[in-house]
Amino acid sequence: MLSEIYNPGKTEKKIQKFWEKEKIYKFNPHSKKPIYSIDTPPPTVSGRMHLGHAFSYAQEDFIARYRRMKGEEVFYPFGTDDNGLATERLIEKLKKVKSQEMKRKDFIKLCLETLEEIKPEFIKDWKNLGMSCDFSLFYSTIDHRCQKISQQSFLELYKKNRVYQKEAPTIWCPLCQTAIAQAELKDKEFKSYFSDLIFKLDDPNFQAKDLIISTTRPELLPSCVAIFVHPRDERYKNLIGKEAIVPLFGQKVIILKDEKVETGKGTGIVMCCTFGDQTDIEWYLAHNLSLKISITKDGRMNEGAGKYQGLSLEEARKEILNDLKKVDLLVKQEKIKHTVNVHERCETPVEILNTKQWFIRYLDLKEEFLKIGREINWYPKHMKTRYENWIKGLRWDWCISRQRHFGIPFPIWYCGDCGQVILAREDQLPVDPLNDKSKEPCSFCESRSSIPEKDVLDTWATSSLTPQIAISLLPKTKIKLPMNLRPQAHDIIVNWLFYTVTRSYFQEKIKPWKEVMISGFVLDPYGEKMSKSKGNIVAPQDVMEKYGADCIRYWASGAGLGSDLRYSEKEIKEGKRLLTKIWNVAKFCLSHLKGYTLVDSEKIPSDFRTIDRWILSKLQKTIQKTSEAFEKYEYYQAREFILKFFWKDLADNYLELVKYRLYSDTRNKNDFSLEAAKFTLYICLLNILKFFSPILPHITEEIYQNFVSLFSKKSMTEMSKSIHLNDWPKLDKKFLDLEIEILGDKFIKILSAVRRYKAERKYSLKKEFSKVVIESRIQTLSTFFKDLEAAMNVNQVEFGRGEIEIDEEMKIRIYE
RNA sequence: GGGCAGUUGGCUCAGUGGUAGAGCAUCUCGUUUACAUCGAGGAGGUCGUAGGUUCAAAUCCUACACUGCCCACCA
Repeated sequence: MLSEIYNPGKTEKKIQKFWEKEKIYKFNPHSKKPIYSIDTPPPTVSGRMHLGHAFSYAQEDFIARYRRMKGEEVFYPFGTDDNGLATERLIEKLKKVKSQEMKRKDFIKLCLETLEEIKPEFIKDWKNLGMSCDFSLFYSTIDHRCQKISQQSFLELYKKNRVYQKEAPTIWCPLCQTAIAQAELKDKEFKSYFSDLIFKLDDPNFQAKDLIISTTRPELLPSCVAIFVHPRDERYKNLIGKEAIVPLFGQKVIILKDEKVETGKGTGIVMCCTFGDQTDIEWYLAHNLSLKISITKDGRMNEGAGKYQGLSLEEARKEILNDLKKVDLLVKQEKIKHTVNVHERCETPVEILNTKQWFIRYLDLKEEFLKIGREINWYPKHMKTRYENWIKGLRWDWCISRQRHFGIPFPIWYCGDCGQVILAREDQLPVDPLNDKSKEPCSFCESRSSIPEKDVLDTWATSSLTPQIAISLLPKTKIKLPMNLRPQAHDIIVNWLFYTVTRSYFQEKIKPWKEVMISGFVLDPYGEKMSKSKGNIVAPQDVMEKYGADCIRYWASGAGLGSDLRYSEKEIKEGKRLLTKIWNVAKFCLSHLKGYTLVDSEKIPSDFRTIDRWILSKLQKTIQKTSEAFEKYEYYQAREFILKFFWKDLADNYLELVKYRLYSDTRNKNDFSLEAAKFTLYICLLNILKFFSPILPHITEEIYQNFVSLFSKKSMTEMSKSIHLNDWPKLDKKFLDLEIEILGDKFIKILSAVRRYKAERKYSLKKEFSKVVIESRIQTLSTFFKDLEAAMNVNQVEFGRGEIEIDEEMKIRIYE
């Protein structure tokens, strides 16, 4: 029997143990059921699960659980992302080491060992949340399997001529000292000065006229290689082709015309430096300008900057402005705020440097990627637009080399004699060229001497292969691309989602998944982003400790698909209230179902009262609407339908109306249709448990186990050992009856009217009335008279003349 | 500057052509053998603004305003 009060803390742990022991969520590769495969996002192992995780993982779990009950074999592996800066820092902190001072191989080994230690604790949060993944299907993005798959894919792309190495302008983070990709950029606002500088013309005839150029980056003056004006700008037309002298540094630069110049910006004259921004690169390439780099890889001025060499960029900026002032070449300074591209991880403004990097060539495939985007079903639909906008705005090939120490190594060497690239052999993967020797001589000059590539792969180059990695977890490739579902949040559409599409395209020219489900973000109660600096972070562990996982899941089900959700303890408490309600309803039902002999599911009691048929029809409607909502990933809608049925129709109305029958003396059970009442209760409770089970997996399991134990094994053929292995409620047309439903709703109106009458007069609901008269042409309402008498303590209900209007066709009159 | 989303009762949000909804908060009443972690009932909105389409608009169209997000610009 169920305890008096539900205790989530104790029960949830017990239930989770039960699931684990019974392997409820184990994927069965031999199943005959259709497979539903999920490309689960691997969380980064950098700390613990945060609220945003709890939010979006709960949402994908609703779907996984619904699909499982719908009769699909759910392939739902779990991985962790431990390849990258976040993990590197974590391990350094935990083990008090410096990765740079270690051999890469040893550091990776230390990572793998440390991760082995801390992983169970990390994953526990996901288990505590009630995730129904098959945790035995597990990967880590730095493990041998992933290294091998990642390197294999690189070799494949190399052979397909899709990767290339090139010395080119690259986005560079001077703090992390590595190249990064366009997708790793972020905006940040800085205070700065917009300074007007004087460039003298190198022409005796124009001696008097100075050029005034506005810039925010005077420290790039040594890199200035040209000056641009708009071809139709009348003010400067005569300057085109002349040369100007860069202040302080003295180099002569030519004045050119280009359509990209905005005449209204600054003075309409712009200097081109290698490189300040994207436009500089374009001009550099289009006008075949020379290259003058004056910045080092660690963000200082180099020898090209003359006396400023060694200064940081900021120091140099200050110094140069000072010196310009001294020689009267600084005309004006305006304080401004402007946004600058920074590295998303460290928020350092990025620079553009000419470096040698590996790229995946894909700018020529924009159309193909857009096409794949159109082949995928997006939930919600408008998220596709973000994907498309990103692709349309892409300007760089994917730079996949990182000058970092920790990561998956490139599986290549360079020939010591001729410099030719030597590829690793498939059978030696995963390989670390820093430790392993090439098994092949140089294919060009047959030299045996080789120099290892030191760079590592961008972490996205591995995590973009999660579908392939997930599939590889099964011994035989039973699952093929496209997988069914990629669930993820909208912030990583431009990297994780997009990159995964590109890899799947390169490999098989198909979409990686049939559908994607995009979740929103978690905000604090005031709609602000949660962040450590604001101190408004809520730890899901604390919430689970206090209220239980079902409550946090309830909260997570409260956001429409794709929309952000504010955290609010009120909603968590609402979840707690729901749990209590479910518990009490179950207690009530079970106490009356004790000793009930389950009839053959085909044999229905013959003594139904109209109210039974009414609630059973409502149930069918709810099955229909709820299933439709879940099919569209609209778990929030589904929850609303379930709540309405459970709380309003069932608990508030039906249970109140059926009580008198259940409590009746068994001697007159024929009068009270006891069989039908119990049958209805049985059906409703079982379906309520099924309805709530995707969202509230723990409490529904606990009640289900008690429910099942009421019945003898023999009558239980249709029931599984867990609520989560049950079939999702199926529409039973024989219980669907629109007329009965309308009739029942009419009756509920009468019931409410009697309740209102009592409330208005401040009577107790129990107060006895001698008679209620109903004026209506609907004769069949009489089938509810007995229910109304019992529920409202009325001695007699009959048809007659009414006085209180209920609707166009009904009036009632009450005799106290 | 471009794109996307949103603007509905005090608060948080459902509702995509047919008489405005829920939860919370508020007010009144009520311990009835599932539940006071409750139940019953009430009050509260001209659905951002302005036009238009329609017999009918919160819902469709156009423009605008405001908020949020993404992207671009960042000389």
